[in-house]
Amino acid sequence: MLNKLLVRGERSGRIVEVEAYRGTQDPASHAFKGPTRRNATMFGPPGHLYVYFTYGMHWCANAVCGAEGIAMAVLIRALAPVAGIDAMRDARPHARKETDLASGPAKLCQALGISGDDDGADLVTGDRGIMILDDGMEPPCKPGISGRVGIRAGAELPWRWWVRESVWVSKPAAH
DNA sequence: CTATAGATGCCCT
DNA sequence: GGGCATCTATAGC
Repeated sequence: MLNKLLVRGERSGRIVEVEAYRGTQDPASHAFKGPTRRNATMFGPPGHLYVYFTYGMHWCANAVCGAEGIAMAVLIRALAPVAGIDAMRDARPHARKETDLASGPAKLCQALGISGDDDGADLVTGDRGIMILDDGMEPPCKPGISGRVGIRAGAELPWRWWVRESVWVSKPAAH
């Protein structure tokens, strides 16, 4: 998914940072203990958007990528803004710098206007105006690799990847 | 630049 | 009732 485009209406950004969450096999996944109301989308078919609410105020977005019944998902953690940047600024009035627009999983949801209403959207057909597009840019040969951010169980697993040379990631200095 | 605190509400046990 | 797959402002240097 690195270097693919996340598109929401006129707004779009290039995915430069992701994390893997491996369902019932992963203690950090919302699906670790099996299906619940909140994680239902992750147990559905692949290619759909799983949006969850956290910390009392933030939305975060994942692409479901496991077969139906297998709750694998990829958290989208940062975007390099591509189009609709004025709309992103309007959606994030507190962002002072361009690099604050979408350099975090909740920031990018704010920037693109993604919320719980968008949970379950089909990212392949774009039925609800949100899709992931391949414009031909290759993923990086040697992405940055580290443990996942903001978790406790499973923190040592190297399941965060980012575009090394990108200034748009959530933690540019991390190695 | 780093470190820290506080906001805030929903899910699940 | 505990615990968040986070962000922002502020303080200090």
